[in-house]
Amino acid sequence: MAQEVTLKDIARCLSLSVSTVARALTDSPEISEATKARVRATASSLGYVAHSAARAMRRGHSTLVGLIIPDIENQFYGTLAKAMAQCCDQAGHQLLLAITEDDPVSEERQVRALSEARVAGMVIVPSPKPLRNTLNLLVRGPWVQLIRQVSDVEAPWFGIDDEAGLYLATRHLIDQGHRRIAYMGGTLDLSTGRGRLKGYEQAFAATGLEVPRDLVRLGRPRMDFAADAFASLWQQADRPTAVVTAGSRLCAGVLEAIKHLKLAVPHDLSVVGFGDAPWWYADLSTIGLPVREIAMACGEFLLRHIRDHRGGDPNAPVYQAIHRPSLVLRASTAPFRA
Amino acid sequence: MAQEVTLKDIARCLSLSVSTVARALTDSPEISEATKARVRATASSLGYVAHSAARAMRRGHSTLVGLIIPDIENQFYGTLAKAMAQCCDQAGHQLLLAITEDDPVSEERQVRALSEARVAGMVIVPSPKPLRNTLNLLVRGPWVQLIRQVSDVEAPWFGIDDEAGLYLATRHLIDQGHRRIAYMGGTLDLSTGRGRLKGYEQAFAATGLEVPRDLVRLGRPRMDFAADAFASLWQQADRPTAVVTAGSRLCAGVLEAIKHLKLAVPHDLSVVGFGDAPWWYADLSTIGLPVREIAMACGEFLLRHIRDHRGGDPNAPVYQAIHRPSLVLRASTAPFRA
DNA sequence: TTCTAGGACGCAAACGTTTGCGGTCAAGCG
DNA sequence: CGCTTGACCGCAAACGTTTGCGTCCTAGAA
Repeated sequence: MAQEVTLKDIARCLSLSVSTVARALTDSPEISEATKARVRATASSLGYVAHSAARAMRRGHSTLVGLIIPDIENQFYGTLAKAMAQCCDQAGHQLLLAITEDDPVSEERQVRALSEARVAGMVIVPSPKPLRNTLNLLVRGPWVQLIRQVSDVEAPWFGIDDEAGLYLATRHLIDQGHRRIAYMGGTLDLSTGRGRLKGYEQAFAATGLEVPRDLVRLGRPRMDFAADAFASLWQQADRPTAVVTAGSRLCAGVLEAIKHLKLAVPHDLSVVGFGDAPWWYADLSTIGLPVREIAMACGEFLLRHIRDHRGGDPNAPVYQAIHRPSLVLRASTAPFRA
Repeated sequence: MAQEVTLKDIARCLSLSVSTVARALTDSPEISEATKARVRATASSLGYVAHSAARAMRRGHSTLVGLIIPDIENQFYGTLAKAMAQCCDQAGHQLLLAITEDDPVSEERQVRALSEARVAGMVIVPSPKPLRNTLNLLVRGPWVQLIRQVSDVEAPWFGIDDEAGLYLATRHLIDQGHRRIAYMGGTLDLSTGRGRLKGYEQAFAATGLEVPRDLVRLGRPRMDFAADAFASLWQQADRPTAVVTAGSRLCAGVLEAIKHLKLAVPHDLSVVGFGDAPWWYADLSTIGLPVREIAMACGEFLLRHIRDHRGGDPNAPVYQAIHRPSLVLRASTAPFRA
């Protein structure tokens, strides 16, 4: 903790001016190579470490980038964060991580903190109902919505074609002869919840079938909800012969219930999981999500946006990138047997 | 992006001085309540957002905290990060996340970046061989080592009793009658690797048995290594009857190989896993780690340290907190049958 | 009335950089 | 020799806050 070394110290040490030292360290062309070398040498020998806050203040923009997500224990968001971190590192930015737990109040607090840090841009997976002020803070700088989309707001969005994903899964089961297909999904306050349910419904519509409304369960995307919901579903007289899940936690919950009920998959029940969590062990067929790709695309977009038009051109068309999920077939689905 | 609102703007708007406005917003006692109210009102109506970089520069310390970990996709580190994020949020700090991928060069770059940001403190899960300069940068401020420990360096450490963990697991298998117990572990360049192997060895020593050296496999902690290593182990004439794993990725690799070889657990082989990844589905007995507790303790320690003695009292005893793992028995171990 | 106390606020410096502008000096040209 | 030119470098302002100190004014005490 030996008092901070600043440009002034280097300057004094070499009988140079602060500005010369500054220019030397930023490799400005109007400084001779000889001087640059001397400056660099004493800088490192004195243990100089640049003060990015001071630089940011003077330059008017920082090199920080904010990432706001509901959770980081979740493998899904872990992958997102990793991709973002790599993007940032590669471009000389730093990642400021904020966890909201899907709480709008916490979300507002986090976004405010990032705003105060004058991040160069933000990537956010918005909570169900962001506060008005949260949006006001977001629009102060470049920002991108990831995965989820808040309605009535114009901002770039990088997401997944949720509808297509669940259409694929449901349609596959229908084609295998299943009719009693349960749906375990999130509530409709999230754009993802709405899209996924629609995909499930579309699969029935496209084949001229009725949606089995009594098999649809919507709730908070947590394991315990899904486990309970599935268990109660299994109590019904007219049981499902298959189940599609619309979230990784929900999928985990369903598997938990299945294990508890000692059901054999796919003998007693066909299951389609969601996402690429380590389901490989369970040989689960899932809706595969290009998580890493989407996050990379998102990160690169934001960083390019930050670099290029720092001015920002309003009323340019709002960018939307929608990535397609895929159906990864393993061993948890089988044709319907009466 | 309507030009930044600063204290000056608020001051001009109210015909006050900048310092009064500043004091009003920081709730200084020498400002009348009436003025404070007026200031707060116009501040929010103008959309004022404090500039934490400027504040940090003036105050001499920022509110940022750095977290440096090898990976964030890994559930283990995800849990760590979440706990740290919660600690920070609660204490009014922001989390700057850096991923090293266990590459010392990247690590140095990240630590440098955090130093330049003048973080108030850092928590780091060090790579196997940190560069000299990395350590020089770390000691500039309060820092804590998490999980892993770099040798020959005096700094607080929050970790797990790795030796006890593997002792527990191995001893359990020995007590069940197993003798041919394989060990799948990480290389010895990590303190964790060394400790865990020692625990395995101690279990044999404590029972007067020889360590089955031909069943010990050390390598990079990756799934593919463990899968290959276990497969080759199974080729041996004198096969193991049980296996303990010393890392979650290694455990996953072993499970992968087991699945591929179509072995029945615990009928053909007893297995003890590592950590609390979603092994619940495989009913795996594991060495349970108090990950969240340890991270919370670490975060709270660092933040308290930052708050309290910002001066820093050298030659105080170096704090070490060592948390005990536990043996979580599920259904993957069985007594030895000849 | 005068003096003091203290409440409420303004002035200006400082934090560490960056950068526009100006200055010095030597070389090259006419 | 005088001039221009370009290479190299210094001065000082500015970024937005915080804070020690000084100032003003009003109320209460002597």
